[in-house]
Amino acid sequence: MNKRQEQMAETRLKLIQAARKAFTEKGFAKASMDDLTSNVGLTRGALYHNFGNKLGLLAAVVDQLDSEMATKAKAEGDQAASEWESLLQEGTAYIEMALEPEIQRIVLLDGPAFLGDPSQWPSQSACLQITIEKVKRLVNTGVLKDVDVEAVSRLLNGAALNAALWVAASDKPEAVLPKAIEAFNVLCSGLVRQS
Amino acid sequence: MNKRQEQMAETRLKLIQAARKAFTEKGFAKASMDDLTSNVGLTRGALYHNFGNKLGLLAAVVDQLDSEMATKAKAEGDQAASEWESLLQEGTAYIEMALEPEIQRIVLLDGPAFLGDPSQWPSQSACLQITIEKVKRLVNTGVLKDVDVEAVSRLLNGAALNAALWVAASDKPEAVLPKAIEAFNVLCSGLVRQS
DNA sequence: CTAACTGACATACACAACGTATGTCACTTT
DNA sequence: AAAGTGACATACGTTGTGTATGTCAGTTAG
Repeated sequence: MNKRQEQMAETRLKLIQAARKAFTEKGFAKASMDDLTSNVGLTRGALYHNFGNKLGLLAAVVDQLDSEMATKAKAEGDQAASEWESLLQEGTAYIEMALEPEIQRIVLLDGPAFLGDPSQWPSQSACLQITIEKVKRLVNTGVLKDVDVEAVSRLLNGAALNAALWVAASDKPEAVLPKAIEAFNVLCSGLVRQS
Repeated sequence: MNKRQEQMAETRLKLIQAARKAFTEKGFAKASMDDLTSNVGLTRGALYHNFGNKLGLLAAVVDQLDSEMATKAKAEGDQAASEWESLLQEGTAYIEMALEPEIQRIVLLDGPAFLGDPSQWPSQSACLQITIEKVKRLVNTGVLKDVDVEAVSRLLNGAALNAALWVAASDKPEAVLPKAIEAFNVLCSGLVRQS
């Protein structure tokens, strides 16, 4: 690794960190690139050189957050006793993660609005991929009905997302969260074969 | 009705119409107020006088679209044979409506991003209210399990929304749409009592 | 080892868009 | 009919993005 290359890698990290903070606090639209960059001792020159434009920076941030979510969801799911409970566990993890302001503001609200459908993102929405894999295995092993894998996965992800938005906006999130998780589990029960 | 009042009502309608078009085509962030207003022979003066600011106009547009959606969903639901089928029908209608670029861009993407959680909107998200009423009745009559009404309603709406985003972004929407609807129905089946 | 070069980033500038302060004229009110 | 109100236009200041140009550290060639 060159001296210049590692310098650049550090610059990218600093910018992404600053962007996560700024986008979370002000939202993508109102976050100023001048402020954001000067907070880490840089200027917009560095930003445009590394990410092309403001949207490029958002894409990089979303990519990082998305992969963080995917690994965490997978980790939580792997702790479950059965494959079926693993699916429920992943959904629960997704709902809980979506409570974090960073995830909610950047990945769930600004991401789709400014970058378009998540499945078109460069990261391909790692979260969705995880769910798809899980559902596919459950269908193949006969646990779930013979439904369209991608369709079901997307609906589940969408349901979890909306649940999280609800919980986060509510007066007392800790009281509402269990209701959301239970409702999610009930919906999932519709998927099991010969229920 | 005064001459001035009806003139103003017409102005508001013209601006909302122009905004629906501009927001759909360019997205809220990139839509120019100057262009938008001059397209209907006005200036930003009229806009700021009637709606306060750019977000105010978005709120008015969202409100209009949301109530249009709610009445349509209700109408479709009322044609179903049973209350249970009515719920499925409403969900289907919601998915299908969300395929329209206007709904998708303004209500589903830009709305939440710039105005926040839909349940906090002045319109209170009429669509969600419709679903809540329907679910409540089904729970009371014992058709559905004894789940939290609001939680389930929100998850269903969220699932339908995500389904629509998927269908709209796909290569051949007409092939994907039935899959989405079927998956939605399967999920709903998890709600019925003693399934 | 040094001179030329590349590229990461800063600086300076052009342009677009929002919001506000002020102006104007039709319409209402008394 | 004169005074007043308010719907909308016009003009201006500010902010923010994107781009073109500049600069210097670090790499590479002779």
